[in-house]
Amino acid sequence: MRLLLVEDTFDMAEAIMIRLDRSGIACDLAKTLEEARSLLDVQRYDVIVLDLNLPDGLGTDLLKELRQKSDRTPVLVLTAEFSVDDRVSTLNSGADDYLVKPFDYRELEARIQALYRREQGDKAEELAIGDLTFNATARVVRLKEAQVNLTRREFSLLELFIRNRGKVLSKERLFEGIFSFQDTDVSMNALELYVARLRKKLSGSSVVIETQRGLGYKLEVHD
Amino acid sequence: MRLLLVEDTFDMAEAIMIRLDRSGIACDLAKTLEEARSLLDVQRYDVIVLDLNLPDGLGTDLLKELRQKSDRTPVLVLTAEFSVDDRVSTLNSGADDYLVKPFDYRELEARIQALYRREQGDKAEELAIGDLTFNATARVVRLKEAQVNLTRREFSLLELFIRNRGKVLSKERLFEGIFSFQDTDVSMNALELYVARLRKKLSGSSVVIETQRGLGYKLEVHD
DNA sequence: CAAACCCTGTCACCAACCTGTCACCGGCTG
DNA sequence: CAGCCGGTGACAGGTTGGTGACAGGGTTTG
Repeated sequence: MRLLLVEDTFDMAEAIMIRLDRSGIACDLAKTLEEARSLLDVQRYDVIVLDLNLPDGLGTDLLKELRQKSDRTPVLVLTAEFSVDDRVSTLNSGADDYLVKPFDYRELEARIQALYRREQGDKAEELAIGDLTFNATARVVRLKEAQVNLTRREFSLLELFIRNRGKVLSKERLFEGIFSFQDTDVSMNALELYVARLRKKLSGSSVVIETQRGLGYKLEVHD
Repeated sequence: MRLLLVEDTFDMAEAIMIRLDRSGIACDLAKTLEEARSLLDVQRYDVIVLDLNLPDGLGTDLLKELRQKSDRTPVLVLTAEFSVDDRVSTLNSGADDYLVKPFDYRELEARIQALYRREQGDKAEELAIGDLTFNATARVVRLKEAQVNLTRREFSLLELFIRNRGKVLSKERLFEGIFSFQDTDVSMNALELYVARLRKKLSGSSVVIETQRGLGYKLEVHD
């Protein structure tokens, strides 16, 4: 795990870093918002631990910038004191969790791990194929950022192709994949039609459904 | 929240269910261990409230079975009398909390809520989603400062959506979340109606419930 | 205790959109 | 070049979801 710690108090930062290092968490330190920004420009982090009070501004400002850029990196906010209002505004800025100083380092680590796990769990569901992003849980397909709206059948079909990318899939196999066995009266032409519709919706993508005459179809990634 | 109550005394069970229902907790009732087992086979619960003395055995037996299967659902044990030995053996069986009859229903509810909160790992009890603030404990929802008045069912529904934001939730899943299984005669249209009502109350928010035809609904945050 | 109010869930009807057939076309293959 | 396989536009149901109106039941208030 790669972590960015934004904290200006040296003792605090050192104590945290030693502890995290011991747990095998690679930890970069930024003492100001400025430093944090330059690090974030060149490096992706799995988790950010952000102190609220920094010499050159508020942690929440950085947080808002990130979310503005739709960077969803999990952020844990550290703060000295915390009124109910602070709490609300911090969470509103897009923080995922917060911890009030002084805190127990074990708790900090536990929460960092929790955020990391959540993040990884979400990501596992995202498949990237060429310039396509496929998320089975959210049932979302994106083509270069833009969302592609697929119907149920189209989605099932694409899912089949993606899970077997590179393999030739027979029409029968595909048919069984998207129609239930009750649909005995549906013609094979329906499948061809769905392939056509999918192709149209995915046109402009590096992902292409190739026809294998007499055999079936195959999903290929071109460049 | 979805709760399983295992209790054979009818009066007691009814009193508890009415109370919990009023707080928006979808509550299933099992009068025997047998019934409880079949319900647990088909349904996940957030909390289980378990009477110790049941016609077909001891509540602790069920509890041990669960823990054996490494099911960590929080369990609150209800019992008529309680020696120190009982207490120890109950907790050893894997109970998370217990309550001695007669008890105050408010206390029961508070403890159930506490177990639920702990389970959800929700130390930050205020959830911020887009321009919405959601407080499960206080049962308050705010849209850009202004309070949104939601009914019991509307609140349960929103809670489900928020705890699974981004994921597609099937109508069945949502239905089970807001109705108890005794409500077999309620039509699926009721759920659609609640979605419509929620949408109306949340109109103008960045949080939107999207329809996934044939699949269910999904909560999305737009900008 | 009645009146007013609100929450619930049903019904009916409408709108949107998904679906699969048909028909016809075009290109491969032998 | 004939035959076949696959591609695709148009269209007609059919399914699914949305929503206004309403009735029943419960709760609050005067």
